[in-house]
Amino acid sequence: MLLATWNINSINARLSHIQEFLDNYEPDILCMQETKVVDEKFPRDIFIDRGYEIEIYGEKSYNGVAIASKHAIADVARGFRIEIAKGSRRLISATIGDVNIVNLYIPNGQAVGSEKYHYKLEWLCALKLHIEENYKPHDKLVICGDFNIAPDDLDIYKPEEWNGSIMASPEERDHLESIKQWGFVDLFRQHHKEGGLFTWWDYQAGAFRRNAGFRIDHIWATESVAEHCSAVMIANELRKLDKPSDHAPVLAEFDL
DNA sequence: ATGGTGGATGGTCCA
Repeated sequence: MLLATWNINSINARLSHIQEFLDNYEPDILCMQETKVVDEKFPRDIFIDRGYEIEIYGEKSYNGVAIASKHAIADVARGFRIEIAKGSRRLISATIGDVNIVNLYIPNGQAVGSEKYHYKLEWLCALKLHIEENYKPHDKLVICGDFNIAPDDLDIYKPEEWNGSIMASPEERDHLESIKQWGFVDLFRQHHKEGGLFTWWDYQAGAFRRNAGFRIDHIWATESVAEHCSAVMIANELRKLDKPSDHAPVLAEFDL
């Protein structure tokens, strides 16, 4: 089973890239973030035409998440069970086969100390509660998406410059680590020990060309799923296309 | 160098 996560930065701006990705990789499951469209206007056809089911949770202009799957999607839930303030559409969960999937778009947080940063920390607390209340560490569970956090200095370009700034600040890293401690394995890190491997590069200042990136898109799994993960990769070539998303897809292969 | 890029939008906001 091949699972992918990709912040596409607007589904309508990325239709051709998504089709190219689906045709080249044929993932069983694709979790998308930043779809940026209301559900009634979501372009379902590119998925339906390729044999995917598609479940969506979107809003106008901002945020929005979706799960496409070649296998039946069950138990779809949108948002937190108890929605926190300013309930933007950043979480959709479902069961596919016997695996629970949670697709996340964690808030960016703008700058350390800002109002949006505090919202990011609140959101991470709500996410931890949501996981504790709905799952057990021995469940087959995958959480994936744009976490907007680089867990370690290995995950950022020029750590001496970026350590402590947004996406790499101690407080948000601690919040994410406490979620990991509940019972997750970072599947990419399980298979790749080296730094300099990123999933997001700023559009500005030739960041991709200089590999000035962050590893902020993740696929985490509980042990019972992680032990079946045989490979994880970042599909960098999608970032090289004309008018790309600023994120590259991350893929995990499972012998499930 | 106080910018630079990109998406949605139709003013700015967000990343």
